[in-house]
Amino acid sequence: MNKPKIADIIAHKMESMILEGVLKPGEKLPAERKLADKFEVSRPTLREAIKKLTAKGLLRTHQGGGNYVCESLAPSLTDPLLEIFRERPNTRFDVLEVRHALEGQAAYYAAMRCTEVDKQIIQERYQAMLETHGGPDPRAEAKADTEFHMAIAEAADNVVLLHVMRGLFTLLLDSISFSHDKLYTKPGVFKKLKNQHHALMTAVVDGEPDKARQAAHDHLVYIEKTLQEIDKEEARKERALRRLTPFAK
Amino acid sequence: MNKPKIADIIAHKMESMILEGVLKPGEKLPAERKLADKFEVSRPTLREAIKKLTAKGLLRTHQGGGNYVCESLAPSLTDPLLEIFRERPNTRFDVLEVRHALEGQAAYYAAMRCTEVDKQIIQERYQAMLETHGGPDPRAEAKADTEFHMAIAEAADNVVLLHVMRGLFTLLLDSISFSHDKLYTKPGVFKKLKNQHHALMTAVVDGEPDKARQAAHDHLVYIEKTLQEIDKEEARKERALRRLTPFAK
DNA sequence: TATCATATATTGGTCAGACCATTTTTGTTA
DNA sequence: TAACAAAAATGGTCTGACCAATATATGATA
Repeated sequence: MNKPKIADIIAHKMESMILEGVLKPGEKLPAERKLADKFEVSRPTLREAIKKLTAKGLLRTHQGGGNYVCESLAPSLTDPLLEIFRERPNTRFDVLEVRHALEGQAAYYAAMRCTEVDKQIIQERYQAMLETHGGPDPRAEAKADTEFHMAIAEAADNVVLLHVMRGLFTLLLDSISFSHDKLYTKPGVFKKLKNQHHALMTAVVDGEPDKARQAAHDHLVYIEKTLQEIDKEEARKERALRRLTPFAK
Repeated sequence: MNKPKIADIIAHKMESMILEGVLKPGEKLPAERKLADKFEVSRPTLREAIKKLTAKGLLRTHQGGGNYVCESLAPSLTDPLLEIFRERPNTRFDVLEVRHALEGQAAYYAAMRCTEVDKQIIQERYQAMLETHGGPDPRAEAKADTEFHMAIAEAADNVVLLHVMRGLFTLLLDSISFSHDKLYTKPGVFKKLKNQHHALMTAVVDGEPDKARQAAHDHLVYIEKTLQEIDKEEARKERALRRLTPFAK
């Protein structure tokens, strides 16, 4: 009577994987046959679990192409922000301000709660960030940066924080602007960012919550100032261009 | 690519039968084997359709007993992620933790940025909270509480923060639980909350950012502790009830 | 060597049939 | 008539096969 159905158990496991950030928005799942093997159930049972999750809006299926975690898990939160972002680019600074609150807290709790595996993941993501630097695609660098910060959020062990932060980073990535690009290419900036990321990582790995929170704040202050400088430089360049070609349209 | 899946077509047909009253709340469906024959599909496909409708809250299943239309048809699903949070009561404390970050910040910036109109709105909402207290519906009280905090978030003048906080409060209101109800009815709690809300409002209105942030934190720490106490009391009551009627099922 | 077309492999979708677990119904006995 | 046991019905799961759509690999051509 109260015996849980296997399909529901599997669905719950997969849901937990999404909730805890093991499966990320947009991520492709292994093939059904493989997943069924992995969970040690039959494929029709696995399919029933998947059907449940697609009905709940967590997964989408693609015949011949695979099953995916949906990109947007909290559209009521993120869709309006996307719209606001398009209309008002300065909302970027509002996001940064909120990041101060969220990432300060994430770093603090990560320093208190992270496991050895979390530490390893954080270090790997830091390394990936270094290796991505200078590549042809600033988006890849932004993505590596995001994944580093998300590793810290994962270590904080708070699923609500994790998903709110994931939503904000997705927002930033989707709308990455010209001046934001410059964060990664402006001389001297990378070295500074690298040091700040390293300080943040060290504080988390060494289990120093207050230091970690401060490191996160310092990092964001620097980003905010740098973006403002970049904006000013761009504005100056545009003004200079207008002096050069006053009648161009 | 756009070819509709048979299971989805069947689910849609059955859903229509429910919506149009052909199938009534509480009604038992024909057996799966009969339904599959009737719709001229295989039983696993029919089962996938049923799984979809159970995930959407329209059907419930009873091994050996049959499938039934649900008595109270659930409202249509909102965000998938928010739905998971609702199903997992322990995420309440994750939400509270994130509120520490966000509301501390909101209070801080509200104290720095609020206009005379903002101040007036905050005071009106505080007053509304007092007037709602003790009414028949704890949800109305929760709503007034929410609107007070949202007034502070509005005064912080950061649209991203406002939106994220609105999302979290919406989640709390939608999933208001029994023990959360007790926040407003447990002896002594309201007076404490009232004082804390007043301290928060005063710090904001007087333009004291650090004080405002601290007031927000104190308030949330108190809520968290009180909810934990309420949970423990409820657990004790349940245990006592089980001692009283040990063989009841 | 790069591009395009075709073949093959992979992956989700559906089916048939069998068996298991739980509940309901039916039949038998006291 | 009530209680119990057996049979039937019904949902749950599995195996294996085949179909439809997509992705990838291979071969041909410019």
